[in-house]
Order: sequence, then structure tokens, then C-alpha cells
Amino acid sequence: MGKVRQADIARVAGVSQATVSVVLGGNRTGVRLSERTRLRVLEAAEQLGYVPDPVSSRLAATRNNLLGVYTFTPAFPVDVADAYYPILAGVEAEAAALGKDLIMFTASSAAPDRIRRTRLADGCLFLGRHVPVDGIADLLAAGFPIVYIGRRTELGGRIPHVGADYVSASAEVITRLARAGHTRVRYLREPDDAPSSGDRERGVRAAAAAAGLSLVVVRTDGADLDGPSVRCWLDDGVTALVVEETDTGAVFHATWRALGEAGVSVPGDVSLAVLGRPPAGTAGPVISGFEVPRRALGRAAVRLLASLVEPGSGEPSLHRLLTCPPVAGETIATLA
Amino acid sequence: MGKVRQADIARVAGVSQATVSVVLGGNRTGVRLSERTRLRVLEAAEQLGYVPDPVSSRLAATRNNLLGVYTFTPAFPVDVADAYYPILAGVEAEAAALGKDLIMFTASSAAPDRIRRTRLADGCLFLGRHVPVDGIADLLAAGFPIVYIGRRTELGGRIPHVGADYVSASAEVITRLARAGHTRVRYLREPDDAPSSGDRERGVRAAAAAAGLSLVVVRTDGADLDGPSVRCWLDDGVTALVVEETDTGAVFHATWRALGEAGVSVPGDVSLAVLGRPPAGTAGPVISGFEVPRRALGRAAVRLLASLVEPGSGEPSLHRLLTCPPVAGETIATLA
DNA sequence: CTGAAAGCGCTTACAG
DNA sequence: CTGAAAGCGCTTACAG
Repeated sequence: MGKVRQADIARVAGVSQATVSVVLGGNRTGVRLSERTRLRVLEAAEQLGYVPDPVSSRLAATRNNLLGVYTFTPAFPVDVADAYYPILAGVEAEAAALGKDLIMFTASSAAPDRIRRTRLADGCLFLGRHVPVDGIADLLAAGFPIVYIGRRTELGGRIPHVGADYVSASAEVITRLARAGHTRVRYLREPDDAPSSGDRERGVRAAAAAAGLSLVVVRTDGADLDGPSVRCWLDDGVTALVVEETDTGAVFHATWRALGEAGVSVPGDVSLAVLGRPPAGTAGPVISGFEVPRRALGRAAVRLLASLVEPGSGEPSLHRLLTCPPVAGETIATLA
Repeated sequence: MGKVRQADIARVAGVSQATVSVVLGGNRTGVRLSERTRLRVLEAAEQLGYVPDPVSSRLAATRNNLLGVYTFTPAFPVDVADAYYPILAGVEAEAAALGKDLIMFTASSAAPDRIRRTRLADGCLFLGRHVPVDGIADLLAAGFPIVYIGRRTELGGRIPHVGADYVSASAEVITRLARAGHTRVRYLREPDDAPSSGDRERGVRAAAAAAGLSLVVVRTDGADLDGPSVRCWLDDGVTALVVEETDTGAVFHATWRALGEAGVSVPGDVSLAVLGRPPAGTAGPVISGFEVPRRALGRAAVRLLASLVEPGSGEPSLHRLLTCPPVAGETIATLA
């Protein structure tokens, strides 16, 4: 038995193909139809075992209920699995709730032609530490709906996004340290200038200034951290370390290793806070810091994208920041 | 600036839309084309930022470079994350290597109309413990390329699949126990009849019979396991426990908890083997058993699907089983 | 109330 | 060598 088309049903039911389309489409346009015709069509469709061809309906309807997901690294990476997985889980959950399917664009690079391909969906989510400005600018110019996961400042702030409020969350951590009596703090951050890093630093600096706390900011990829570094900081009177936590967790891991190497106890010898959450499976005490609401980010991004694709439900805010709940943890000591 | 079509390129290049299609399609049919025309078209396409519409090409050519991934539970689930993630990572890696994008069909159920939607792609991978026979039979009947990840016996074995050779791997574990001097073994398996469970049991039974080992097979979802159960087995002379490991790890976790509750030491008081790999992050010794080559399963499944979509590269084998490498582990004691 | 036409953007025969 | 036509299976205006 070959493919059954609407035309076949039309022949059997003795109506036009267009009428079949109207009947099977649930008569969305409110066309007047005789009940007799409707039933004849439905019966013929049932009898012939009709299966609508989603590809054709898509071409004709200009909408395909498909949302794209573009990650600049593999979507299922090894080194940032902990960071991406909950986001993607949130994306999937919300997409399913909205009845949308997902296209994962398997990007090995940010090549512009790969980025253009995203237009095959109704709209696309982007996920990554940096923005391939040219490709994204093209999409924006074409009026193609996109949403970045993570706050973006590129292209004059015109990129719609759903991000985390790292500024407030980071400031809160510093305030917590100040309240616990810490006055000399060392802040280790990623070397590159992604907004997520810049936001944290802004929050940290602002809170440190407000609390009159002495702060040293260090950019590092973690490779240069070892036991002697730690000893040196302690000799310098530092009582607390604040570490940025990003996708890969590289800096946190390096710091944790260096602390072990130096044989210092946390928080006995030095307090430790992480601006984010260390990767799951890290042994030891619960590190003080804050939660990144990754799953919620994924869900909110899908909702925003869906509203951009399907306008009319009011003007959505193109830039949202979600709150990062504080994690008390066990690694901040209260000083006398 | 709206969507750029071949007709737009044609206008700019001064040729017909059909010629544009031929040029951009890489001239598959071997039409004679002047190099000058070819370059003019290519240049215009580049300049206008042309992106082929995969929906249209699919309608016209019945091909769109999209592979579907259908999971019967969320693709990014919490309880089987460890099981699915490496598979999906393999799927993504191979798809990227082949230049295919992925459509994730966010299925909350196995409703036939959801399954039909997969026909939007050139072919589709299916992943799940059971087969929704009706929907899959329809696809098969329609000649739609599908590949199951995991061995399938349903529909008279007509479902193409790439699975793991659980029979051999499970038998090997039993043989290992026999060699270590064990003669009374308790085997805890999942209660339902998925092929992955049946295969393990076959391997276990065959090897037990061959080794003259006394075997008791117990079906359990883990809820009824506790300390007293364990004590009871030991009193019965059991020296080794063999536990099935499936997506959720439910039975393994329950067993591990029961062992702890009974206060028995492993492998001091009793040996333990798992037919698979316990979820990552499990504390304690490395459990003896075997590795499930999940990432390789994903890759192989994509390759098979691609060859079904794109025939001509020889007749691929529709049923492949990958070897599961043994894991020696630390939980099998050698008896005197 | 219902049919026939146009068209979504492309590919693949088929004429020149 | 290149253009024009037909058509993939559908939806959505638009005529009757």
C-alpha cells in the first residue's frame, strides 16, 4: 500500500482536495461545511489509512513548530556536561509543553553558513560563552527570531537573551564574606571577557567597595595555580578565596587542587566561595556560593523564543535575568 | 530583508530558477553548465546569503539531511541521564561528522501521531526500553528508514537496530564467578520483559548451566529488597549476587542499599557483579561487571541510519551487536 | 455552503 | 548549453 494523499480521499469522498484539507485541518478558518460532507471525508480518510505529510503541511503553512538549538561546542560535550545538560533538559521540557520539536544544529564551528541553516526552524536558541557576531547579526537583520541563553552585550545589546543575574548573586557572596569578618579577599576569575565573567566581577567589586573590603582580582585559567601560590596568599593575610565558576569548572578545580597541595584546611585556614556551583560529584564539603538556575534558564528561553515566533501575545521583554539563589554551604568561616 | 529564494538568485544572476537549483545542488544529474553561469549563480547566492529551505527540498526531493531522534521519555531525563547522555553524545558526534542535523522529537508518549511526525526527517533513531509496535509498524510499512538503539525482537525481528551483546557479556560475568569458585549465585533482574533484560538472562542461564553453577533468578523492581533479604540469601549459602543494570539503575541501587543495611561487606561476605555499569558517582569500590559501549552505540546507529537513508553504498547489516568490554572491578572474591 | 486556483520553495524530467 | 514546465502534498485566500 503506497502513500495515501488528500487527493485520494477527495476522489473517494467525491469532493475537492481542498475540501479534504479543510475538513482534516479541523476547519480552522471557520469555513461553512455540511456535516454530511465532513463525515464522508472523515470516513474515507479513515478507510484509506491517511497519514498527513508533515513536510507538505509545513511548506504550505510557513510555520513548522520546530525550534532550533545551536551550541557552538557539541551539545553533548564531556567537559561542560554538567553545565549544559540541565539547560537542555529545561529547553526540552518547555518545548514539549508547548508542542514544539527541537532541531539540534550540530555545529563543529561557528561558520556563518552553519548559523544560517538555523533558519530552517521557526526560531533558534543559542548557547555558548561567546557570540559569532557576523552570523548572528545576519539573522537579526533578517528578522529571524533568536534567543541567547546567557546575557549578551554584543551588537549594541540587541540580542534577545535570558541570563542569570550574576551581578547581584556575586555581590551577595562578597557581602556574606564581609559580614563574616573577612577583610582581605582574593578573587580568581576566568581570563577571557565573556559577559558572565564581567558581570561577576562587577558585582564583586561593587560589594567589596561597599563593604570596605580589600580585594585582589586575578585572571587565571588555573594552570599556574599550585600549593606555593596558596601559601603566598595566606602569608599575604588573605582569609578568603572567591572563585569564578564557569562551564568547564577549570578554575575551581585548579584552585581546589592547589589548596589540597598546600595542605590548608577549608574553611579552617582559609574560607572559600565559588561564584556559581562546582560540578556535581566534587567530593568534600558543600562549597558556599550560589545556584545557577540552569533548568529555569532553558525553560524561560524557550518561552521567550516561542513568543517571538508567535507574536500577538503582548510584547515580551527581550532581556531577562533570573535570580541565582544563594547556597550557604560550609566553606565560609566566621572570623572573630 | 526576508527569506532569500532561488528565484531571487536567478533574477540577480540572470538565469532561470531551475538553473540555480541545478548549480546549488552540485549538478547531481550531470547537466552541462557553463563555468561562467555556475560562478555567477554561486556568487549571487553568496551575496544574497541564500539558505536552502530544507522543507521545500524535502518535498521536492524527498531528502533533507535531517535525522530524527525519538526518545519515549524526555531525551534529557533525570533518572536515566547517565544512560542516555553518552548515547546522545555519540549520536551527535557522528551526525556532525556526516553533516547532518538532528531533530529531537520531544515525545511525552508513544502516541502514533507523534511517531508519524518523525517522517519529517530523512530517517529516525528510536531509543527506549520498549517498542510502540503500531506506530513503528506503520513507519516500517511506509518504507521509512528507522534504527532502534538497542536490540529489538518485536515485529518478527524486522526492526533495524544497533544493540549491545548482553548475552555474551553476561555469560562472561557468570563464567568469571565460576572460575573464582562461586557455586551458588542469586541473580536479580528487572521485572519487565525488555530484550535487554531477556538477553542478559539468557547469557546468565547458559553460562551457569555450562559451569554447573546453582542459580536463582529473581525478578524485582528493588522495592522489596532490604537487609533481611540479604541475610536470608547468605544463610542460604549464596556467595555471589549478580544484578542487572538498566537505564535507571533502580535494582542496583536497591541492592546496594540492602547490602549496606544488612551490614555485609563486599566482597568479604558476598561477591557482587553488575551486568552493566552502575551510574557514575556511586561511591565505594569499582563494581565488577562490563561496560556498555553507549557512545559507540550512538555512533553506529547514526551510521546505519545514514546508510539506510542514502542507499547505494552496499547492503548494510540491519542488525548489529557491539561487544561490551568486561570490567574486572574489585567486588568478586576468589573462594578457596 | 463548496469548488477551483494559486502558491509555499524546491528538484527533476523534458524541451529547445 | 539553458529555459520553461510539471509537480512534490499541502493550506489559504478567493470565487462562485
